[in-house]
Amino acid sequence: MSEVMTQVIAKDHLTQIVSRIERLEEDKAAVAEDIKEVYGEAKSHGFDVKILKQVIKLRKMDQDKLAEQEEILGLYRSALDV
Amino acid sequence: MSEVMTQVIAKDHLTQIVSRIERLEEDKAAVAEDIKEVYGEAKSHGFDVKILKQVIKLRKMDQDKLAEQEEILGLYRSALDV
Amino acid sequence: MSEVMTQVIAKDHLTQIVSRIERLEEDKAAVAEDIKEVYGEAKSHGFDVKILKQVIKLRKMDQDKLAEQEEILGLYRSALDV
Amino acid sequence: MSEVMTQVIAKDHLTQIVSRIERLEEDKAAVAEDIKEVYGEAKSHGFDVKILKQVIKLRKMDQDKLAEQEEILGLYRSALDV
DNA sequence: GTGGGTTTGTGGCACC
DNA sequence: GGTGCCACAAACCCAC
Repeated sequence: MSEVMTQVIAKDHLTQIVSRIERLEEDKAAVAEDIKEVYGEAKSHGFDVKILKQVIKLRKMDQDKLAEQEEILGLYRSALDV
Repeated sequence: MSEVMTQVIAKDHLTQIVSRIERLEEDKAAVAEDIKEVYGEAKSHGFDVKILKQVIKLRKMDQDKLAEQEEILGLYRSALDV
Repeated sequence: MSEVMTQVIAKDHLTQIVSRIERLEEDKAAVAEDIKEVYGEAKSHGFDVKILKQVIKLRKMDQDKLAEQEEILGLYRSALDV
Repeated sequence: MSEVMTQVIAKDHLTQIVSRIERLEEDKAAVAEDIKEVYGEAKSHGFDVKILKQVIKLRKMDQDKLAEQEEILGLYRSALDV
């Protein structure tokens, strides 16, 4: 395949990759927006947003600890071929 | 409505809010994961991830700058009552 | 060197570090104050602070973008071993 | 004074203001850089940067409480003409 | 384990 | 006063 041909393909591929990522980042931004809205709604119902965030962070941390335990278990299991 | 009733509703409401947010954060994490995968795929096709990220960042800066300019134009307009 | 001696030195060192940082943060706050004053002065001369800030932001974005482009150019160069 | 003349003066003034602010922001960035360096140095001497930051934040908070007290005192004094 | 980049959280500020 | 916004600071995560 010619050098030029390869470059064209690479360019198309690059364009495709960039588009996909940008599309996904839009999605991410949209979700972030949704989250903000929920917080706003909560605030309007008298909840303290800062506290809310802390609570959610704690809940997440606990889950992470759990995930960590499971990961360690997974390591043991794979090491022991169980 | 009784104090207890109010508390129950608040508790339900709080639970609901937290659930909604956690659900949305899962979505966000999933999208972030997708993005990472696209980068990984690109890397496996020989693209330089760091450069890719820079390119996407530059494109985003362009968009942001455009938005800023529109914003500033709007400000001038309102300042001049046009 | 004794444990106590080490602790004393560490304490002195820590004190010194904290002092240096706090001094620098004062400097930073002072500069921030100066900036605020300049905006205030500008406002009193009839300039629209919000627009001013937008302008300065745009100029900074230009600079940042330039820096990004140089960065990306450098990345390409190193990628191509030029 | 002619309209054009006024505009020229305003333009000069604007340029001056923008320059002053940009200069000050550079100063601020430089100080921020210094702070970062001190943290880096501290880290290389075995100090925990995260803890350091917390300590400094606490010390700052206390000073703010103090400042608040003094401010209230100032309000009383001015109210009482002392 | 160190640095860089990204993302999140927090405080300040201006406007309503 | 309270609300949304913006900028700074901190935490996190990955890659080297």
